[in-house]
Amino acid sequence: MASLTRIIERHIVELLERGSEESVFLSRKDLAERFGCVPSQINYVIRSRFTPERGYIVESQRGGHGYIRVIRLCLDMPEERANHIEELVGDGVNEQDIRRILANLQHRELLTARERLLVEVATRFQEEIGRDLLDLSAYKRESLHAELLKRLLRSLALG
Amino acid sequence: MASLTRIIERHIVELLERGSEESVFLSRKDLAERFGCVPSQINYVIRSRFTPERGYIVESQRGGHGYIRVIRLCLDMPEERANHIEELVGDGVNEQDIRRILANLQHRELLTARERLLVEVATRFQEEIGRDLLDLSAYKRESLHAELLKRLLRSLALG
DNA sequence: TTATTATTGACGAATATTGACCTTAACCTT
DNA sequence: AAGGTTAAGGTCAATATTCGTCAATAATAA
Repeated sequence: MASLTRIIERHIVELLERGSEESVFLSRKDLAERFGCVPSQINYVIRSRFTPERGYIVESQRGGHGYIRVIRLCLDMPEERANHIEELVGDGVNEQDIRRILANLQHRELLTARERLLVEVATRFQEEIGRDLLDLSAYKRESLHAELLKRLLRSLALG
Repeated sequence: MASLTRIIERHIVELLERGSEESVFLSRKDLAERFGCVPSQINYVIRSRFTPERGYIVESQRGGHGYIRVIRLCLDMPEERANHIEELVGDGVNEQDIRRILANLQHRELLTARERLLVEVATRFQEEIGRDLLDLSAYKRESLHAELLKRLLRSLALG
C-alpha cells in the first residue's frame, strides 16, 4: 500500500523524467488539491525526498504567482556504487585519506578541480572547528569527516 | 502564467543585454503604459529585482526629463568578487539566506549547479551537527555558517 | 512497545498589485 | 531672476495570493 508521500514523490519524479527540462515548477496548492491533502503535505514530501543529499535542489517563491521548483542534478546512484563510496570512506577518515580519495576522483574526472577544492575546504573547516572550538576527540572528528564526505560524494552520485 | 513583475524584469534584462552599454535609461511612465500597469509597479520591479545583491545599481531623477537608470555591475576581478561575497554573507546567515545567495551566484554563473549542491550539503550537515549533536545556539550556528560559506566561496573566487 | 515516518491544520511570512498622495526638476511667463 | 506650471519619479499602505513552519496526532516499522 503506497503512502501518499510516495505517490506524490513518484508524481514529481515522473514530471521530471517526462519533461525535457532539468527542473519542474510545481504549484503547492494545485498539487494538494489534486492529491486531496493539505498543502503542507507537499512540504513534507519535498523536505523528506528531494534533498540536496539526494541530488536535488529546490527553490521556491511565496506570494502571487508563487511556485516550488525542483531541480534534478544527478540521477540516483545504483546501489552498487553507493556501497562503493561506503567502503571507500568507511567509518572514519583523516585529512590525508580525504586528500587521497579526492585526488583519485579528480584523476578519474569524476570531480573538477573546483569541486575538489570545495570538499577540501569544507572538511578542513570542520576539522578546525571540531579541534579548536569544540574540543572533539580525534575519533569523533574522523567519524564526522567520514559522514560529511559520504554525503558530499553521494550527492554528486560519485563512487 | 508568468507574473507581470517577471515579464517586466525580463524586458529590462533584455534591454541591458541587447545594448552594448552597461546601463539602460528607462522611463517609468512609458514602461507602465507599455505593460498596462500603474507606474509604482515599476518601482516594485526595480526594488525587488535590480538590487545590489543581484549585481545592479540604480540611479534616478524626478521632474522633467526624469529617468530610471539601471546599471549592471561587472565583477570581473576575482578580488571584486571576493569582496562582494564578503558583504553578501556578513557575520551570520541562516539556511534560507544561504539558499538565496547560492541561487543568485548560480544565476550569475559564478557557481555551477554541482558546486551549489556541494555547498548546500556541507552547510546542511553543519547545521544538523550543530543543532542535534552539539546543541549550539542559533546565533552560534549562523556565525559558523557564515564562516564556512565565506571560506567555500572565497576558495572559488580566488582560486 | 518504542522509534520513526506520515498527515493535518492553525498560524505566520513573503511576494505581487494597485492607487492615493508626496517630492523634485525643468520649463515658461513675467 | 522669481515664481508658478507641468512633467516626471517616489513612498506608503491596503489587499490578495502563495508558500513555510511548527506542533499535535496518527500510522507504520523495528
